Amino acid sequence: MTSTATFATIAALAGDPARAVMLHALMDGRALTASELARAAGVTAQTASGHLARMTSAGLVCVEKQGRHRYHRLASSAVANMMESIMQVASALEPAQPRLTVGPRDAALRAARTCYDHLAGRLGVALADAMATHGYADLAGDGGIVTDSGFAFLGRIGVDVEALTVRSSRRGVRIMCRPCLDWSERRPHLAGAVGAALCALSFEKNWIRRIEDTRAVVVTPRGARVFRETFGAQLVG
Amino acid sequence: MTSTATFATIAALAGDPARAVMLHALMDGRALTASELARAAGVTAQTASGHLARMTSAGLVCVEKQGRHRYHRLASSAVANMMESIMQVASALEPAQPRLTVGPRDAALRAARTCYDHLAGRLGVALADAMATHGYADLAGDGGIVTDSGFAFLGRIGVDVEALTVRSSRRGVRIMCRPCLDWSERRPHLAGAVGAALCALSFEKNWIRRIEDTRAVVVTPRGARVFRETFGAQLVG
DNA sequence: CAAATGCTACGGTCGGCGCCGAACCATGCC
DNA sequence: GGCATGGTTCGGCGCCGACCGTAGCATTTG
Repeated sequence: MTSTATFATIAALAGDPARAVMLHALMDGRALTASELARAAGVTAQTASGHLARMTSAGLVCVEKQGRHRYHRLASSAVANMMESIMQVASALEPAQPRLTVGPRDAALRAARTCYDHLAGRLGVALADAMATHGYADLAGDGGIVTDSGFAFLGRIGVDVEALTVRSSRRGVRIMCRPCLDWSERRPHLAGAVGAALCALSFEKNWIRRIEDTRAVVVTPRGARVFRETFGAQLVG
Repeated sequence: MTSTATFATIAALAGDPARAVMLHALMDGRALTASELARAAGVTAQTASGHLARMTSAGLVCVEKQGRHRYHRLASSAVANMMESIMQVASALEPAQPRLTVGPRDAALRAARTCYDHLAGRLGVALADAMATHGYADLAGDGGIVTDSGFAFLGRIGVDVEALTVRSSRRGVRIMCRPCLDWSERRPHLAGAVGAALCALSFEKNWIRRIEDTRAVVVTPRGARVFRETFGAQLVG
C-alpha cells in the first residue's frame, strides 16, 4: 500500500513555492543545471541545491553529470503527469484568467510550447482539433484513440507507427492518445505516446524550433505549410 | 496561466500528513463528517475543522450540511485523479511492498474496494481483464476504449449506455475508459465514465456491498455468480 | 428551557523547514 | 600551480503553520 505518509511526502515536495517553480521549469522535458533552476526560483544556489537533493532522492528529479555541470530533469513521465493533474485542480481555483498578464514571452508560450514530451498551447490544440475533424483521432473526456485512418496518416508523415503499436493490444483498433488539458487553452491536446512521437517528429523535420531556453517553440515557415496543408490545421496565432 | 503559486498551494494542501489521511479517507467518494475525518487523521476536532476549511476554500473538498452534521466529500473527480497520479509517483518510492502488513481489514481492501467512483483491488483488475479478454475493451498505457461489442454487453447487463455516449464524439467507436493504476495490484483497472457506471450498477444490483464505513466492499454470492458467469472473471480472493 | 452534540473561532506554544552566509570539494581554463 | 566557476555541506536565524485548550455558536434531544 502506498502509505499516506509517502503520499504526503511527495505532495509536500511539490508544494513548496521554490520547488514548484523548479519543477515547472523542467516541464519541457529538458535538463537544466542547478544554477539555472536556482535563478528561476529566485533563491541562492545552496538553497536550490538542497531542494534538488531532496527531490532526486524522492524520485521526482534525476541528475546526470556532465563535466562540471549537473543536469537535472524530471525523473519520469509519471511526474509530469502528476504535475498536469495538480494544475488541473489548481486551474479551477484561478480567478478566471486576469488576461492582463502578457509580454511577448508569455504570448509565445501561449502560441506554442512543449508540455514535457508533447506539444501544447494553441498549436497543440489546433493539431488535436485537426486530427479529430479529419477522423484521424477520437477524443473524449477520459481517453482518446487514433483511428485506423489516423494511423495511416501518421505513417505517411513519417511517424514510426510500429514503435507505437507495441504498447497497444491485439485488436484492430489502436489506443493511446491521452488528452492533456491545456492551462492556457483549457482544451485537450495530444499527449501520450502519440503526442510524444508527433512532437519529436516536428523537431526532427524542423517544423518547429525551440526558442532559446524556454518551453516556447516557434513554427517554422516550412512547419506552417505542413500544418496547414497536411494537417489542415488553422493556426491563428 | 495556472500560476506556480496556486499550484504550490494545492500541492502543499495535499502534502500535510493529517490532510493526506483525510483525503485518502474520502477517496471512496462518500461524504464523511468532520469528526470522522478527525479521528481518521488522529487529530482533534478543531484541528481537523481548520484543515477542512482550507481544503474547502481551495476547492479540494466540498461540504453539504444536513442537520447538525456537515458532510465532506471530494470536490470533483479531478481531485481524485490528482491523488491517483500522486500515488503513482509515490509508489515508485515504496520499498517494494513489505507484504507483512496485513490484518483482515487490509486483506478486504486488497480484495475489492472503491476508488472514488469506480472499482479497484483484485476485483477491479479482474473485471478489467475479463472485459479485455472478451474483446469488450481495449486497454493500453495511455487510454482505453470500449469496443462496439463491449457497448452491447454493457447495455445487456443494464448500463445506461446512452448516458455515456454523450461524452464521446461522433464516430462509431466509443471512447472512454481511463485506466487507473492500482496501488495494490499495480495493474490498470476500469475508471472514467464506464468504470463509474459499472460500479454504480454493481451496488444497485446488489452484486457488491460496502463494508460498514471503509472503502472495502464484499462481493455478494449473487455478485460472484454474475462476475463469474457473465463477465467470465476469475476471482481468486 | 436545559443539556448534549457537532462544529468553529481565538490565542498561544512549538517544531520543522526554507533561507542565507560562509566555508568546502570538484572540474576546467590559463 | 593559480584562479575562476559550478555545486554541495554546515550552522544559525526566522517564519510559517500544525497543534491543542478553552470558549463560543448552531442544532437536535430530553
